[in-house]
Amino acid sequence: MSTIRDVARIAGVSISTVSHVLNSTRPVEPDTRARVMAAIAETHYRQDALARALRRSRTDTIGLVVSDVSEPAFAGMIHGVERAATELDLGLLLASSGEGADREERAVQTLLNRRVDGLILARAVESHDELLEQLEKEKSPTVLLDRIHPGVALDQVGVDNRHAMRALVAHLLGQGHRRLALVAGDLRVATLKEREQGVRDAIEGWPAFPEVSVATLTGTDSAVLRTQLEDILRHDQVTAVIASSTPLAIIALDAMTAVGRRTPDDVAFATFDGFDQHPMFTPSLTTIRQPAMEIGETAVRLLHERMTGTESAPRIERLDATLELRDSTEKYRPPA
Amino acid sequence: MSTIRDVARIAGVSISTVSHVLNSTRPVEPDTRARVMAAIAETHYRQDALARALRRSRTDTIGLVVSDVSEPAFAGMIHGVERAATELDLGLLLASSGEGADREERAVQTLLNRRVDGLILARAVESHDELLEQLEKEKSPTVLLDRIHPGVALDQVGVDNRHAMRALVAHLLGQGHRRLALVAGDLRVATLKEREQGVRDAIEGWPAFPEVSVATLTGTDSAVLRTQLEDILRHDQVTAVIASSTPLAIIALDAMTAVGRRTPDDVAFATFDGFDQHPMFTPSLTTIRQPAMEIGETAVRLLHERMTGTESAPRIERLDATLELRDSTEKYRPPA
DNA sequence: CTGTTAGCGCGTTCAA
DNA sequence: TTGAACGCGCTAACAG
Repeated sequence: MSTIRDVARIAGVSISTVSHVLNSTRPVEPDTRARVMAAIAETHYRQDALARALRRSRTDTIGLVVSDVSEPAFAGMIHGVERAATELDLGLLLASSGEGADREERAVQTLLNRRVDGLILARAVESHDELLEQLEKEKSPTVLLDRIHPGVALDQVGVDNRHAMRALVAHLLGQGHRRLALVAGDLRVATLKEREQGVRDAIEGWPAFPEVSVATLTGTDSAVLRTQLEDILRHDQVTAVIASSTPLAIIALDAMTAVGRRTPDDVAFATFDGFDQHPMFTPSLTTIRQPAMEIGETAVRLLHERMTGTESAPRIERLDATLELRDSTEKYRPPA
Repeated sequence: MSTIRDVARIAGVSISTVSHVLNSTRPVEPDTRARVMAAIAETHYRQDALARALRRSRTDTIGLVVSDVSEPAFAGMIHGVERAATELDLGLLLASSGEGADREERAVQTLLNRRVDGLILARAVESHDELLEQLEKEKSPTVLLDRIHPGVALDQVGVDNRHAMRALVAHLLGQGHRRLALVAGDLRVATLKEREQGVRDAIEGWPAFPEVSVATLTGTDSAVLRTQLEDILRHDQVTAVIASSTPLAIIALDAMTAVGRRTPDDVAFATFDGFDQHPMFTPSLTTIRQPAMEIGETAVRLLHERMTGTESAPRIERLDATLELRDSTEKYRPPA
């Protein structure tokens, strides 16, 4: 690779002049500018982003750490982040934590070593608080993604899980459902906790509260969750099943299949953050859809403002998740 | 941030000594080593990957360019790449082309400017050949992902599309299907072309060739594809529909719904590279599944060998895609 | 309008 | 076993 010196030599100018035409950082005579451009073309010169970053102490690169790259929700957010970053001429370093606190920490350290200008982080379950404290202390621009932690003094982006889930359950109650099952998953995950809270909100806000019941299935082990749901479906008079995430929806549908309860013929079913490809399902599934790409884009916007702008109080941005009613809840009414 | 000089000063040694304990690149007295370690801890020193990379002219970072980050197949491959890269202590710079030749080129140039040690590239449709030629000429280690182009002198990884599709169609023919519809999509995409070829292989390899027919729907516009399939379903006696990819499967199922032909009751259906979440579908869908993560991991392995190893001829690695038979083809037999 | 020069933070000769 | 000094390629003063 040719360097800036080669270009300077061939163009018969100093390296600083070359630098300045490259960055349009000071006026330069059209004539010499042309000679420089010619030399650049001739040598196939390309700026070395490394040296440039070292000198400017800015890498024009941001880091993104998620727990699972291929989970559809995260894939969408990654897409949004990539899009927005490219738009701003920022590179994107991607890492994943696999929900492990130590891997998460290593990932973050690696990105910081590479001197990213900012960091977007979807925290892992049981992520160490020390990590966030370090980030705050170092004043390294950081945005927390998806999983929101109110106490933290960092910018955060997510959806209004609680509100959306509340709307879904209110709708089901309005349809006459009184006994629900909620596959809630690991409540240490902030989003799942909020969704469970939304279910409780709806029930407590319902006038006929005493007669309503919800069996909430929590935990990490999918086999256990599935077995629990099967038992409930067999022995309780559950008329509607709700899953708090895509993976949990799969568990729930497996359990329903296992005990021979089909939706919507035997039971209503809804899921938070299901699959984009709803036309593929028979029946179509009622879903709370989150704007995954937009979440990612918003994260970059907040991060960029934090990177360039002046100091300001941390902000929490909640995007709307939308309730999409389809056959799996609309084609079944609970017995009166 | 503290630098290596701070550490050296505090430990009372020279910076070269600090460097050597950091990289274990030459023996150092246990005593001084301890002092250095202490100083490192005290200052919270972290190596600056930028300066290090500039000096060593190695970034320990690879670049990945895909056409669409959130498409499930690519999401899986990205996951695999991330995993394998982390395993090798390599950073991962992610970019996407959105199937555009110019965006792809910009993405690659950006990554090269950042001096990635290697590049993994899933080419966009109509990707310029000049780009590959440049990569070959610069001897920048490169692996082509997913979309394989036989003429190119670069390492490549993908699945055996043709063979898998051939197996699927052979199976359908064996079941008595004689009139098929193939939603083949954009045949400029190498993978889609190979899948279409696989269908032809099966038909030509079938003894009763003359009586078999397949309506192949090609093109980019999903509305057009859908309309075409609807027409065929209405007027031809098609007994089986095959989609060449996940997005195409959605189009196909939409069309089937629109004309009121359901699978498996009225018609058989199969798709290449469908959805991981097959338990969710009623009926379950026959699918050719590709090992997306493994493809990504293999790409990193090839790339790493190319980065470290000696010169060698470019290799093309084909992983097996597996045919998973389910209700959508097994619960329907064509009329004799 | 242009050139000279001093680092950015590190790894690595070479000499002691 | 250790240290001094150079340079990776570039930007940003400062000088002219």
